[in-house]
Amino acid sequence: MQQDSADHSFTGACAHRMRAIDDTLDILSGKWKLAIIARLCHQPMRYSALLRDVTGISGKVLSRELQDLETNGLIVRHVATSKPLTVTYSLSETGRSLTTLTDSLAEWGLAHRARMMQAGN
Amino acid sequence: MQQDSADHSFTGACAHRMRAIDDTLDILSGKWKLAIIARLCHQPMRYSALLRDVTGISGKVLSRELQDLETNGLIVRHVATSKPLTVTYSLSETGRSLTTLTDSLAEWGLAHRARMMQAGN
DNA sequence: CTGGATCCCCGATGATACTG
DNA sequence: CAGTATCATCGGGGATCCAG
Repeated sequence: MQQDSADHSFTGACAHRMRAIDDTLDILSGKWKLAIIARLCHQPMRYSALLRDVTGISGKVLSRELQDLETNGLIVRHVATSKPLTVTYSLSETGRSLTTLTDSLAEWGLAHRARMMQAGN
Repeated sequence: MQQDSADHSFTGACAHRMRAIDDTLDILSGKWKLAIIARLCHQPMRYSALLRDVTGISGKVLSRELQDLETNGLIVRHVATSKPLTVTYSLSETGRSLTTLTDSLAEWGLAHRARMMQAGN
């Protein structure tokens, strides 16, 4: 990794870090993935429960997002073939490892709101 | 906070937490915001540098994202009225407080890649 | 160099209806 | 209940050109 041309570009470990961040953002792309995961942090939830609690999401999009998350191994889909058909989603081990992230998210959201308050808005 | 109707919905502190997360996700919406912030964590950068380093972003979108971030007070725009006009972006205090988040992102990306490796893919 | 304005297109999203 | 299929719509995002 020579310094090649210009002022500041990311090289070596730093570029690696950026790639890692991009990877993560790619997997968690869209506005819903983390919102869904945050809900599942606390307890497994059914499709309809998610539809209720993830504010603003539509059924189709929820389906897609859940499929994406399952494909990436972040959540597990449990199907109970009872009469009215019950599907429950829960975090996989991998998904659970995102708790750090959702914690950061929640923490920052709170802090940010506090900042906005005292800023006079 | 009574338990109101059904099985599991989020109430009280938990709902608050969810709202905080949603707020954060809203401010950081889009695939680029966090990628940009991650770059600026290390040093202030110029428009052209960001255009080079944020892989895949186009000029127009970069402009928009930077404006959004500035509006939300996450970054600061420095204009040097030299002859060829130089604009530098850096994190504000608020923006710097997102470092925790980008750290989590990077960390998780690395860990996730490691998991994928050992999973056999 | 920065970045706004314009044109254009594809893919994401919502509503509705239908299946298992 | 848990989705899927279809259709119409909308806006994000790329390319290019131009202005400060």
